[in-house]
Amino acid sequence: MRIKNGTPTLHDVAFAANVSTATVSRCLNFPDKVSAATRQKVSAAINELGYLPNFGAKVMATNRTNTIGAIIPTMENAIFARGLQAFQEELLLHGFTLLVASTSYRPEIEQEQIRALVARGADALLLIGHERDPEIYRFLENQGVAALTAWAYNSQAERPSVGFDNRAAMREMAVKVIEMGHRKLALISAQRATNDRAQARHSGILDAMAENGLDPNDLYLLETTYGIEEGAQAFKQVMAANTGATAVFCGNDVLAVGALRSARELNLNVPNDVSIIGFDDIELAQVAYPALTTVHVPHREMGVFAAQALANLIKEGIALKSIPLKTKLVFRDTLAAVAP
Amino acid sequence: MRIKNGTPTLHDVAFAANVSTATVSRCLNFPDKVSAATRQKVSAAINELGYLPNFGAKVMATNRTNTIGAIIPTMENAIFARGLQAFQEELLLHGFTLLVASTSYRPEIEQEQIRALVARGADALLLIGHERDPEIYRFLENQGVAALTAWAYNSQAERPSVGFDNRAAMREMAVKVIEMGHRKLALISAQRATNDRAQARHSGILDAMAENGLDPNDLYLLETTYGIEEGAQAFKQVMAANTGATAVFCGNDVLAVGALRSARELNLNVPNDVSIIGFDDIELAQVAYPALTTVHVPHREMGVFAAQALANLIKEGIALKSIPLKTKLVFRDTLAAVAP
DNA sequence: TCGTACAATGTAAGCGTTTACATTACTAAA
DNA sequence: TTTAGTAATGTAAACGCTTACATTGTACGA
Repeated sequence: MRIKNGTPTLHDVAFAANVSTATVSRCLNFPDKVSAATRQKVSAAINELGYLPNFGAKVMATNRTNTIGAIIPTMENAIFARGLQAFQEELLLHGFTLLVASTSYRPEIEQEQIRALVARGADALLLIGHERDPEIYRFLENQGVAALTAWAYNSQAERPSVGFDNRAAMREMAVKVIEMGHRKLALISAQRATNDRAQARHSGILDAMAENGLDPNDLYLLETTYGIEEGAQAFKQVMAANTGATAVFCGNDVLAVGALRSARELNLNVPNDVSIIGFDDIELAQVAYPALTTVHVPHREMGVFAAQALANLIKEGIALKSIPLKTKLVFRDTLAAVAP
Repeated sequence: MRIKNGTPTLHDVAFAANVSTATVSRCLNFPDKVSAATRQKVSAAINELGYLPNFGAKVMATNRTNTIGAIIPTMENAIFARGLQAFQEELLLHGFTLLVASTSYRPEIEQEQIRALVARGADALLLIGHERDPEIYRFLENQGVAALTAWAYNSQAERPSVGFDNRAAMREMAVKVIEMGHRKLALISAQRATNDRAQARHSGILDAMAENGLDPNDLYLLETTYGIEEGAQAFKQVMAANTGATAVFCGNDVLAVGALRSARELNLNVPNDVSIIGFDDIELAQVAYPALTTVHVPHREMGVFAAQALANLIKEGIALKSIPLKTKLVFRDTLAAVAP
């Protein structure tokens, strides 16, 4: 037809189909605004030329990238990987692509990543947990980028979130544990300073203790970073501290699995000598031996709901609102009543 | 200074700093091409206005998004999550952002996703495994989008890849197993039709058998989809088939962990009654009880190398080349010599 | 002092879409 | 027929950056 050098543009298609660029654009974006005959001519031209709309030009003209960013601590943690997977699948259904960044649980890096994803044109953001510098929220507002918080729900929080009440969930589990006769409790927690979920889970245990006549100050608390090895170390410390704890809560299943390993190494029988309780209910929990008693969290649901909320916001302008999700205690083999 | 309606543009910054737009642009992109004095004026203006470059305009002008896409089967599988995490971290170091899509192991969806990410402006792509419709490679070439294959290395493959030789790795493990006296082998494999890694691992066992005087036809082969439950089911079928297998290979650790569970349910002692062998060495493998003998794969390294290769390609124009990585057998507690 | 070379800055032309608005082509009622 | 109303299409102006090229400023050797 015509000698071309680079990739074909809308113009080339218009020329080939003998219509205007506006018509081609309409064919692509509002097919029903165009007669069947031209639609057919145009798509023939598109196929022939192998035309693909130029992304940058489209973004510039519409001020939309159809991309949503997610910033999570790490994909290596199954609870985020799973939720993110569901998030991505649902996003796809709504025509959005997913941009991913991770923070390794470091707030400064999160800030940086928020700015990076906004600079990369994310139409909206998914963030984990509520706690962050108010300044960054102001930034997001200025840039007109909406953010939805997940993995945490908190009725007092002023920002929309889809997630569950970490505090209530842990409280519920702790109540059960106390009912089973445990009086000396320990908690191996993730770092609370930069992690509101960890804080909330801690508070949940404290709540349960206070409500059941135990002194919250008696909780033996140990903080550690994320990892099986870290959980194992922490458990040894707990035992070495000789607090007489009969139930050791862990901030998440990964720590719990580490604890379980240490218990085996110390020749402690779980659950007869000590009970170990996890949180999250990832695969590890059922594979561990003995299988872990833990709190099941609807990770996939969270991802799906978050994606829907964000898609609705961007496409239909429906304002975000908080969606509280339910957790469920799952009793497996690492929790037993304390011997009388 | 001046009444503004929308977000500030380069123009506004230029006006505020009393320089031309070109100078502002240079300040941002080539700071050393600009005098210290103006650099200072300009950045003051930028801060004052809260200017952030418009993504679309930048993309249009440079024809670059500084975004790299990765298309993996699923993030729920730890081997991809881990590699992807490393990939993302390394990408960040080079100034790129990660776009993620998943396929659920479905080739049609992969095609779709490749097109979607290219349409979304990915500068390059990371793909899993070699096997795919040649047409899609032609498409990528036409669009000028490079693709690097990971999680598989194959000296015969004509396309660049960073990964390990699945076949050789599995062969090595199988040789050990046979040396330990096992004569009747079984394999619980992932679907081979759409998964060249699964094919290669299967072939590896066959190689080992042939080399050691076993008839490859005697391998009892069972295919199943991905999942703990699926592995458990498959193991029961293998046992029900009464083939007398003393060693059951599994295409990956997740299947192996399922098999382990079934063995326990069937009251079979692992490894005394049957040996079970995994592949990947994800966390599950060390947490399982007994701890799983498996093939360690350098997932993180793969991610890092892949990111470097792609970044070098895009920024420096250094052509991609294949990087073979090493695997390592890790012997834990599910493999034993066959009783004489 | 002048001239030259190079550093610093400015001018303005793209980049490839979308879309408001204008125009033309139909359809159907009068 | 005519005409009003609507459907289909066309025209052309943004959108906000980068960058080739042109211009101006500056330092330094002769």
